[in-house]
Amino acid sequence: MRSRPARKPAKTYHHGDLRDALIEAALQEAERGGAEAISIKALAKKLGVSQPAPYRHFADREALLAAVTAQAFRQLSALLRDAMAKPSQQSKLSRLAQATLDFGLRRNGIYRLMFASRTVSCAAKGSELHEATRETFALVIEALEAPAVGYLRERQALKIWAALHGVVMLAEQGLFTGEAAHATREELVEDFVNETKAALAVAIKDARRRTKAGA
Amino acid sequence: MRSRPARKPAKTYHHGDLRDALIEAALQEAERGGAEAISIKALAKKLGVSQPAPYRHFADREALLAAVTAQAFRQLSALLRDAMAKPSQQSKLSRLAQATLDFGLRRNGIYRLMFASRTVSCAAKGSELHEATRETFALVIEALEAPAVGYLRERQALKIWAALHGVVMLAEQGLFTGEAAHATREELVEDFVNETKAALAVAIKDARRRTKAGA
DNA sequence: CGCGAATGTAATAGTATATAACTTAAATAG
DNA sequence: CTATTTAAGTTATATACTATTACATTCGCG
Repeated sequence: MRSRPARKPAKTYHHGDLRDALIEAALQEAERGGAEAISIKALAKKLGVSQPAPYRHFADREALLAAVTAQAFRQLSALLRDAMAKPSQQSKLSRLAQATLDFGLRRNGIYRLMFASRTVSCAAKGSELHEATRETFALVIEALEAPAVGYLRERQALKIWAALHGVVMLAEQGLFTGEAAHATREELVEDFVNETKAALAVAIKDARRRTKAGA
Repeated sequence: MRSRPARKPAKTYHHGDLRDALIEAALQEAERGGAEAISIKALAKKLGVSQPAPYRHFADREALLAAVTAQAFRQLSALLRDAMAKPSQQSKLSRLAQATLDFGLRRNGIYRLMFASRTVSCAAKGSELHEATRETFALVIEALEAPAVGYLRERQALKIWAALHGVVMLAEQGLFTGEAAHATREELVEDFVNETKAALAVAIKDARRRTKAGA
């Protein structure tokens, strides 16, 4: 994280913070148009540097996409943390779920960058991107507000996470406009939330009983 | 649908069936690499025609992608129909679900072409692609083996369809390798299938009761 | 101050989409 | 069965993007 002067100093040879500026600008482009809308050339022009300049900071387009995607995951994490933190009558899980849906629809270009490209699956294990995705998923687990009992909690987290993405995907495809329009996206998400809570309660009670019997 | 002679007639000026050949070849390319792997130029070369030749059949790349995606949906529909038709101890819904998962992972490039691009959401209402997607979704409804009661059936179809896509997406992202690996994708899908069946049974019974009470 | 590393530029090669103007072959009307 | 139209293909070309190479400038540190 280099620091860029708040006011651009007229015209310097060095940009000052090209790397971060590229990521930020790329996020803006991705907002509408997804990954395809990100063009190194266009970004360079927008930021007032020559076309090859970005290659000083990113080996190739893929590397830039990875950095942008990681940043997007951190933004989503921050959003979800906020949603979970704010006082509400809703459960944490419900707030996380609705916030995810909201993010997926409002910032769909970025959402697709995050979940619909192969960038994430290509991320190496210790990479910035990999860590960012793990952190987001950790928030899902946290939202369950359940104790760790074997892998039950992770399993339920996976299920609700999967379901959420499916809803966003289908909503974006326009499957909610037609004979299916009578179910709103928010309702469906709430259904999944409630099923998750129920399944979790049962599973944990069950596991506890088994533990006691074994002991 | 033009008919192409089974054996290519040596070397003709006209290809004979370039349109269909392009779609087929594009599907092969998409198999690994998704939509990005589809290059008009490369396809033309592969099929032995000049680069601009494809533009006689498709206005632009987007139009080709739409046609390819529609074809992919028809292939998926055929696959799901087969899965549902073959005798098995599993329920139709379970077979459809597992077949979808299998398709999504095995042919992930094509799957991403279908569900992770904006091609579908840009498809006009009466278009070939729009119809192809509707047909596939109709199979999901059929797999529920439930009577039409209001929009309950469509709602459950949406839910299981969304959940399935979520599982494919997360599996492809590598979220099943880690602390979450203890839940297999197939197990999760089966969970969703069972929840759908249960919810459907309850909802329909409930609706029937209400109808009787009202009559 | 001076020197090396970091960062930017100019020039250029390679590949992709797309269009325009022209050519060939097939279909159809007279 | 030719004449003309049209579908389908060609060459040439404009434009845009990725990426590399060789060179220029500035920053920071000893």
